[in-house]
Amino acid sequence: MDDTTTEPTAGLDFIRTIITEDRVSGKHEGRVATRFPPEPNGYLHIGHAKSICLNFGVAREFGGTCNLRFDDTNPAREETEFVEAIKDDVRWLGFDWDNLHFASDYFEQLYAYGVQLIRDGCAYVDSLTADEIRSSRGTLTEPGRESPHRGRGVDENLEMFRRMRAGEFEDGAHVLRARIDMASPNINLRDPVLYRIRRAHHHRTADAWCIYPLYDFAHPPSDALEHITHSLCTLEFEAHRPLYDWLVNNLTVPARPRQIEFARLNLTYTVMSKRRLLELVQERHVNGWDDPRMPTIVGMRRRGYTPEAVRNFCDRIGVAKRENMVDVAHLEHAVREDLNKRSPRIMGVVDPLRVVLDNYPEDLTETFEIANNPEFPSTGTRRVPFARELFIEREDFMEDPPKKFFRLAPGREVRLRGAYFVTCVSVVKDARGAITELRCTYDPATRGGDAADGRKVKATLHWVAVKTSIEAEIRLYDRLFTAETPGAEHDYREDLNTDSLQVRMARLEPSAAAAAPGDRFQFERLGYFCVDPDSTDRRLVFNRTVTLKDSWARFSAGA
RNA sequence: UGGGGCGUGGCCAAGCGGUAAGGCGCGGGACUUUGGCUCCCGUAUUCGGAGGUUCGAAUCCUCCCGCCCCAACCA
Repeated sequence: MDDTTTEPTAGLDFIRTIITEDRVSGKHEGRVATRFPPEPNGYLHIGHAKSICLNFGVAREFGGTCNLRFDDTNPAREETEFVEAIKDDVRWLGFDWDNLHFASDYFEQLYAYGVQLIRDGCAYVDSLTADEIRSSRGTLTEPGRESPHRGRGVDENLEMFRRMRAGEFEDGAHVLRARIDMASPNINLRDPVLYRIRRAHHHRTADAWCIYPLYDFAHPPSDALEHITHSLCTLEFEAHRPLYDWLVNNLTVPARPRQIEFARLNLTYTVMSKRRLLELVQERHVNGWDDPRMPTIVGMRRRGYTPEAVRNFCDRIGVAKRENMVDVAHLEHAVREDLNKRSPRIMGVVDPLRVVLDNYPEDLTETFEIANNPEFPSTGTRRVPFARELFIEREDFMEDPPKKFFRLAPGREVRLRGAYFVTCVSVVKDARGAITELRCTYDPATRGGDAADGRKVKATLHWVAVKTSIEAEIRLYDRLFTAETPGAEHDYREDLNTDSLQVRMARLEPSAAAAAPGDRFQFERLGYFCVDPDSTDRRLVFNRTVTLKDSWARFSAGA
């Protein structure tokens, strides 16, 4: 509080620091306007979420605005399907744009800007082929060569550009180029191409145009037209900034936005490029863009992640300029933290092992009242039936347990959550020696789960009564890749986790029957699960969003 | 290689000349009808390296090293 007045930028990331300083100095009249500019050629992923949280977050924090602008300057790969999906994703994350724009809305204006550059001697129509342009661009160490058409007169350029638009030339026959400096050490300034002829159906302008501006040319004036103050983008555009500024300076634009670059998000065990995500979908390594294993917003949504968790994650990883590789554990932590607070608990057994209570009446069924969330009594209770035959988790029993195993074992007593203490008296096996059933006794004096004599027990197990349990399909997801950096040493496909999805038929307490797609639960001791839209009236399908932290699993795996 | 950027603990990340925040992870403990949650404690004598300036440097200067981006009519 006090320190924000004395040190207004303390603790802020470098972008918020710049914005704070700009407001203090009165730049842009103190306004803050950002934009999130996706290309509608794929689904948004967690990396985009970082950008969305930054752009919309900054606008929100500084009382500014944030537009959603589709960068649709390449009709060959952009589709309406993606624009709708992107809008959904932004809204799902909890943001709303002040204005919705498309770069294609500016095509007429951009064309006029092209004309202006020609008139000012700042651009020319080149008739070299793409290959010729490439080979004359020079290399990192050698300057480029000027095109023989670089000296075309203004009138001829104007006429050629008009005819390009009119469709009088073949695709690729000519391009509009900025006249900057073929010897610039910054390759992006060696007369970059501004417009190309490309007869392709555009998702919004249809066939109205056969010439399309390139990103480098379209973006700066688009920002300016929207009076964007801070144009935030990722590091790879850093070398383009001189071109950005050159255009803002040479065009008659209504504002002077500033481009600021930050480091994109990289996540361990995750692949983030659109190309790879597309391949995962097309090659059927996953079941679509919304496969819960995908780092896409739709995938995470289906997996059961909450927008709050994703936002908290983005806030916590921060924004800086250094390359980073964020541990997925950060994301999982954010998810658990949020889900722990909001998820009602239920019991479900994913790998059932039958338990028979020898001393429990054959046809008695009791009902226990169990808290939906012990940490929040206000969330109420539910009724869970209990009977002589139960299922417990197979891994909660060991015939010959190691020292640190606290769960059920021959002769050992444990608590069945909310019900009774039970003691294992014998193990039933089949002909091959596999355990098929446990015979136990229960202590009627521990009804509800507490022993009147103060006796303690080292473990509490989840359970389900055989006859009242319902069956459900459970999809257990693991990370999609086994390598921290997929593709670091060979094709990323070789790092695919062949066991990233396990489908199980589980037994759930009957209260789960009322669950509807999207509902989230904590299956006690197992993890957070949400109901998948694949669910039908006959069978519920649950996705495991994330496991609970499990120090026993960590210990036993390391032992 | 020319240009542009970046190097603070295992992973993020503050720090902006006054003697290394915080989070994640990890280790230990308390509590516990989830081996969950929560709560404590611990986890960089040191900031890519070497010099220099200074009473004092992660912060300033010099040189060196490493990593990333740019040679699409992609964004």
